[in-house]
Order: sequence, then structure tokens, then C-alpha cells
Amino acid sequence: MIPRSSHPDFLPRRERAKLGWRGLCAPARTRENFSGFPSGFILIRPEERKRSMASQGVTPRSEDYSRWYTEVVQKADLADYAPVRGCMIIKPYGYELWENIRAELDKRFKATGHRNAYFPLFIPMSFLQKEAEHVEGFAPELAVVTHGGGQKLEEPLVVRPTSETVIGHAFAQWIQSYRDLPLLINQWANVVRWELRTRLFLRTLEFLWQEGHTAHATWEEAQEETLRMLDVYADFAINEAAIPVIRGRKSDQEKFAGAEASYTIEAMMGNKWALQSGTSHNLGQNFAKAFEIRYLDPNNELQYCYTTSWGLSTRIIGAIIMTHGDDRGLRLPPRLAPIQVVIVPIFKNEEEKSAVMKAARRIHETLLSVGVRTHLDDREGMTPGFKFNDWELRGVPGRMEIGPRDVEKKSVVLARRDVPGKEGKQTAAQDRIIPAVTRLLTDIQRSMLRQATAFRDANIHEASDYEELKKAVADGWALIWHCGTAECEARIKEDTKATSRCFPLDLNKEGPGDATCAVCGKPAQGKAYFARAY
RNA sequence: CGGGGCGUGGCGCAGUUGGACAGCGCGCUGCGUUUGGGACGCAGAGGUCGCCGGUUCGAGUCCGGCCGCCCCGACCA
Repeated sequence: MIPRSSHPDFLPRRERAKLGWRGLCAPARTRENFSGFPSGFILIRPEERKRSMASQGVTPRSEDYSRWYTEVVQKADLADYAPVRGCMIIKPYGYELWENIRAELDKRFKATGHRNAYFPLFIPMSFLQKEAEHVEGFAPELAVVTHGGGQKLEEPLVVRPTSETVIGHAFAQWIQSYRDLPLLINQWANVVRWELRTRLFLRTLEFLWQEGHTAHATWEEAQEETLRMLDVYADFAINEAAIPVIRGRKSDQEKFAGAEASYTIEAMMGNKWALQSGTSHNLGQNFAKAFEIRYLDPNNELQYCYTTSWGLSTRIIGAIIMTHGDDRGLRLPPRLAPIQVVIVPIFKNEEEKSAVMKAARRIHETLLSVGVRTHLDDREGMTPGFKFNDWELRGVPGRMEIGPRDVEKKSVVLARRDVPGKEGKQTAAQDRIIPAVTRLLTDIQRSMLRQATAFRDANIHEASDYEELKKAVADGWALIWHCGTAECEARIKEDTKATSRCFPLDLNKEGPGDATCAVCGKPAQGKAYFARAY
């Protein structure tokens, strides 16, 4: 049996009502006219017509970045606002994207020896307080449960903002000997952080993520793990999400509360702001000491473990949207896209319809059978042109058009999301559809990474003094020699709103030598990026 | 959390200085004609005007409080 669609429940008609499409007529207020045209004939100036066209999709990215982002998230059906401030409903299309992200990461975690487990949502308040820096860092954004079953709790429970503490508690019990090490655990979970200012996917009160927690016998092993997982994130971001991230170390000011050192994959968004897209921490013995995570070494001596933690969240969806999106909406990298190819059938009458649909179904089935995530858009009462725009807004990387002419010539038209208009269209033979589609998708994936990399590189500027730094961060990222002190970073932030993003690992393989900070002149810790960040 | 703007059918909006039946476009439902880049006609359905309270003979309209959204400033994946 031929499946009707790879997404049987995709886009129920009711949902479509929420998209807010408009026809070609002018908004109500422009209806007044004294042109002498018969009533009902509306005079629309070209610029108004253009605006009207745009309003059917999303506000162009170039016009209002922030509004564009919010509209894309909602109109592409990724997520919606929830009844509680700062919370979001992740809709099926958005969740399918997350599932694909999760699958790719999980595969990599397993391949590096980690096992999944699940730890509780509620954490005793006292646990958080065991690590001084940790509690200080998280205290302002904790959600605390004080009542349960109608009774006031003896000890308040914290809704986990992260799980170092409960997992530390468990690790202390699980680990006895050096033979139990390394202990490599991951959990997929939701966490809660009471943020003041929220944005869909980028910063919500509750979000989904993955947090890895490991324990090791030595600092070196912990450090190796920290960097290994940073590399896993970078590999995922670059090769799956087509986001050219930069691996780097966070300055002391920006590091995780309770970590000895934090590492980040840092990405540049379409408005040239930076987004921390994943982090990996070497926790040293801080949590081991707080939770008594100890082991007997081969000499029968009790030692504290060294632990790490690393996390990547649904924020990465925000990164994908903002790295790749354009004026027309979302653009998804083929490797993560819930729908990789959408088939749009075209016909004029019943006769053509049956021939076209027959071919479309056959191709649909062929592509599904080789694992291409394909959707056949057999919705009625919508013109092909409407569907083209609809799927472009949703970011589907490849589109196949099949009409009577194609049926006759045993061909199809393939259009690619990364190249707009006619230029992105090509014809492919129906009997060569599998190689044609796979090649197209690989090519789109590669091209998206190339475009994003070129954009990033064009907007990073080296700066050798404060004036150059100010100029650089006004329109991109600055790369400077940096002392890493709190005073210096505070001053830069005060003046420019830019914050220290990281000391990139690739550019800091050699020490700073006698280089000095571009801002204060003190000895440099290394080369660092500064940028406005989310 | 501070400053500015905004909440009226699913979406975008109009609604003068309080006054009759709360309107328009899109979308939605049905039928017919359409369909290679956002189609059209006809007939329908759909609204406690964000919520709570107050002023008034009468509140979408005035006052107070709360909630939410957008933009801008201090913290964060």
C-alpha cells in the first residue's frame, strides 16, 4: 500500500487557518480611492503591492530581524506561545526537527561510550547549596516547589535548572573503585530556568536538552572528555546543521557556575550576533568534593574523581533558524529537515490529475523506500504557486513539481530552497530520480554550510586597539588579544554591548607570548572573539 | 525587573468627542469554475471587544489593577 504521505497528520486543515495568508488585495485602510475606477476596483501602488505580497509570508529578514524570527517560528509551525509567560509549545514540525537533532547526537554519544539514564526533575534545595559557586550562579533563576499534596514541604524542592547535583549524589553511590571509571552518562530531559526576557527556542523558562555527566580518575582524562564532547558538538553543528561553529574556551566571567573551565561552540547568526550553541565543562573536583564522589585507586587510596558535564539544547533550533533563514522564511539543512523533499502535483482536469497523481505517488513511494523524507502535497483547492511559497516558508530544502508535461516526458522539475526562483530549478528524468534527489540534497547541504561560512568569515574583523574593536563589533565580531579580566570585559560591554564570546581553540594553539590586551594593555591571555550575543 | 508601544472572530486591522444591529479584508465550511510561482464566483459559519473591578441610565470607547505580546536597557543554554 502506498502511504498517503510520510506525515499522515501533517498540517490538518484547521491549523492552516492560523497562517494568516492574505490574498492580493490591499489592506482595508487603502481602500479609499478617488481614481474613478468602479467600486471594488482597487488601486494599489507598486510599493503597497510589494508589502502586501510580503505580508502573506513573513516580514522580510532584512526589514526587521527580530520580528522575522518570531514570525518564522510560528508561521513555519515550529512552535507557539504557551499560556504561561516564557513557555512554548513545540509543534509536531518543530518537534520532528528536534527528534532528528536528538537522533544524530545520541548516535554520537553512544559511539563515544556513553549510556542514557534519567534523573529526577526535583532536586532538594540543599543539594544546590553544596557547591558555592553553583548555587550563586543559579539562585536567581530557580523555580522552587514549596507545597506538595496540599502540605508545605519540609525542604523546598528545586525544579532542575541542570543536574550536576542530583547526578553527583548518584555518582557518589555508584563509584567505589577505579574500575568503575570512567563513568559516562547522558540524559535527555527538560530543565527550568526562570529567565526574565524570553524568546522562542532561544531562551524559554523550560527547554529540552541533553546533559552529559562523566566521572574520571584524573584531570587529564576529564579534560580529554570535555574536549572530545566539544568536538562531537562541533561535528554535529557543522556536518548536520550546516552551522560553521567556532570551538573556544569561555572567559572566567562567562563560564558555567561551578566549572573549572567551560568550552563553547559559538555560532554567528544572520544579524551577526553570536549564539552559544552548546557547552562542555571540565568541573575539576568541585562537584566531586561537594558530593563525595570518590574512588579507591590501585594503591588502595581514596581519591576524588574529576567530573565533566556538557549540554546542547533546543536552542540549537534557534541557531538553525537564524543561521540559514532568509527573507522568505526558514531554510532547513537537508540532513535534519523533517521533510527533505515535497512533491507538488500540478493538473488542470480530472484526466490530468489521475495521470499526474499516479506518477507522483510512484515517485513518492520510491523516495520513501530509500529513506528520503518525502511528503506528497495532495491538498486540494490550493494552487501550485501557493504551495511553493508555503513550503519555502517552512524551509523544506527540495521541491519536486510534477505536471502533465512531466508525465508526458517522464521527467520532473526539481527546485532547491537555497537558490531562489527559476535559477534553482532543474529537470530530472523519472527513472533517475533517486540519484538526482540524493545529489540535490547533498549539494544543498554543502551549499548551506558554504554560504554560512562565507558570511561568518566576512563578518569577523581583527582589531588591534579599542577603536578598531568598537568598529568591528558594531558590524560583526571582533578578534582581539584579550587579558580575560572582568574589568576589561565589563568596560567593553558597557561601551559596545558586545561580550566576550570565547578564546578560539584553533587560534590559541600557541601561547600569547608577550602580546598585550588590545583594550587595557595588560598581558594577554589569548586571542578572543567579542560580539553582541543572544 | 525599569522605559516605550500594542491587545477587537483563526490572522491583519477599522471603530470620531461614551449611544442604536460590532464592521472590513484574509482565512475557514459548502457548491461550481480553476491549477507550471501566492486563482475566482455564489452561499454560509464564526466575536463574553485580553482578564478583573470601578464610573455611568448606558463602556470596545473613561478610570484602576492584573495578564500577555513587540521594541529598548541589567542576567543566561
